[in-house]
Amino acid sequence: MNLHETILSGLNESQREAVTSTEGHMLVVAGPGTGKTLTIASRIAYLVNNGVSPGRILAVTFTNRAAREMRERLEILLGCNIKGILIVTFHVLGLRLLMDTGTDDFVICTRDDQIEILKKLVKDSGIRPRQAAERISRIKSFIEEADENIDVIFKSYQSVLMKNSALDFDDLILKPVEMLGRNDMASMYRERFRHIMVDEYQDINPAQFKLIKLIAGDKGSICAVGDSDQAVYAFRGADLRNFLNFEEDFKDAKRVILCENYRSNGMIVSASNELIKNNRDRIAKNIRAVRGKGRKVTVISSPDEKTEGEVIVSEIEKRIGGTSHYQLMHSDHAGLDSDCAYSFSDFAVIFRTNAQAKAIEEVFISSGIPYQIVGGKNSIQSKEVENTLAYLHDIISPADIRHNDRDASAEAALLSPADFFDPRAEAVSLMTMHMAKGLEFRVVFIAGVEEGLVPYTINKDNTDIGEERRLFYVGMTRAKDELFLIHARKRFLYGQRLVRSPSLFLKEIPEELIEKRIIPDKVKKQKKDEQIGLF
DNA sequence: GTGGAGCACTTTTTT
DNA sequence: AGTGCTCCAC
Repeated sequence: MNLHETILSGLNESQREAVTSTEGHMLVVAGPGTGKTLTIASRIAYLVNNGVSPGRILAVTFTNRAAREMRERLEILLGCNIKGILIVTFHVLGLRLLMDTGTDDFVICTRDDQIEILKKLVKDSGIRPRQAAERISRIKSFIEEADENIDVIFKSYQSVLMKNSALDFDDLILKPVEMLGRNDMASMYRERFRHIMVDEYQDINPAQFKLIKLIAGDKGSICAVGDSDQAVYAFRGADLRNFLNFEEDFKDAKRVILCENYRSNGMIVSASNELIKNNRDRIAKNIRAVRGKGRKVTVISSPDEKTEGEVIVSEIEKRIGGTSHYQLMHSDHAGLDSDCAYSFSDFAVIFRTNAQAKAIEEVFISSGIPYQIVGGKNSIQSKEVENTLAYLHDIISPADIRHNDRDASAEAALLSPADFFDPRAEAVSLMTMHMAKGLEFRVVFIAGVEEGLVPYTINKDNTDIGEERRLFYVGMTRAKDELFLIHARKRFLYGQRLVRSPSLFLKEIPEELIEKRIIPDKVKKQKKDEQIGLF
């Protein structure tokens, strides 16, 4: 089998079409679990195999993790022969563009640095540093224009950056856009990249859209890959319309829809399909499960958030063959997938807000089950990650870094807590729905599937229900074998004990795909004794 | 510069 | 509830 055949042999028909249509623009609509990374990697390998110079290929992702995964996949296909192909995040791309053109005398201002600067500048404006940072980010990403309130802060913020020759994250996109807007510069890059692949295209903001357009010029062909049903970053300026309007923005674009889901069992695929059907603003597609039907989705009604955690722990212990006291209470092992032994890394607990992690974390600690929290600010573990990040970020700032090290060190500033997540670590993963995007687990528990949390409406005047539904959809579609949707009837949140009703999203999942389980309220100690006394 | 009272806030956050 | 801020007294 030659390389050409090797590249195409493992692909289904639509994946193959996405890989081999290399002329002109293309929109690849890739549903969850449909082999998106494999398809992009294969497309790059196919291009190289057909004589395209590696230096003419650019693949842009949002996370370092996605870029790394793509590089790993490509290495499998092309061997170590992938040098010269640029597979980077948007921000690293911006950084490289700036350095390539001689702008290399700057430091990167991280989110924390930004807040520190702004703390001093917002003093009597009534705007909080975080809000100011957000607004400045929106202005730099062309999402909104500065009004009088923010303009003063914006200007002084810019002069602080200037004084320190610092660029913030948004500048890494904005500066290249400005630079490429100047004709002399643009032509060089329009000539350079002829094949541009953009991952998670539904999540790009207006500035990133402009950057891509400028780099492509009129000679480069763009392959946009993404899923309108997984757009969950509107609050950060991501504009789903870029995805929906792709074929208008880039004329004669081809469209390929990947809808064969290799990840999840049939029940999970059907349940998530039925949920997301209720959204408008999407490219409708019929995701089909390649795998068998599997078990129904389990919906559990739990008395409170503590029991919610205990249910999760006991389900994990059933599958792991645990040794704690929970084991004694549950003798029901029937119907579990015993063919293949589970490890802790097969499980994930997903929730809407970081505030929910605490209750679950406490149950995990007392049960002794190893866990890792991905992202989040307040856990013990993420403190360590933060320290490591701070350390990495710190090495960048002494000015005596040798020139060759500069690239690598400036890129270290672009690492995020999510890049430290190790999916193979022997631990159950706890994270928000946002952090779960792009990951998969054999068994997924979604905690707090309640009105108020899913969709999130607490302390918020206008909720984008469509976006919240997509977020829940992202959560559901992380599951390969089993999915548990858990809601608590009472929950302690923000210092209040609240009565909660199940999420309305649960009603959008047909009954026949669901197995319901209700855990009754705990019987009061005294009452229990009375009952025992009867025998 | 620090410690405590008082107050406001509490969604998500790829870089 | 818990954090993180400001402000003021020392």
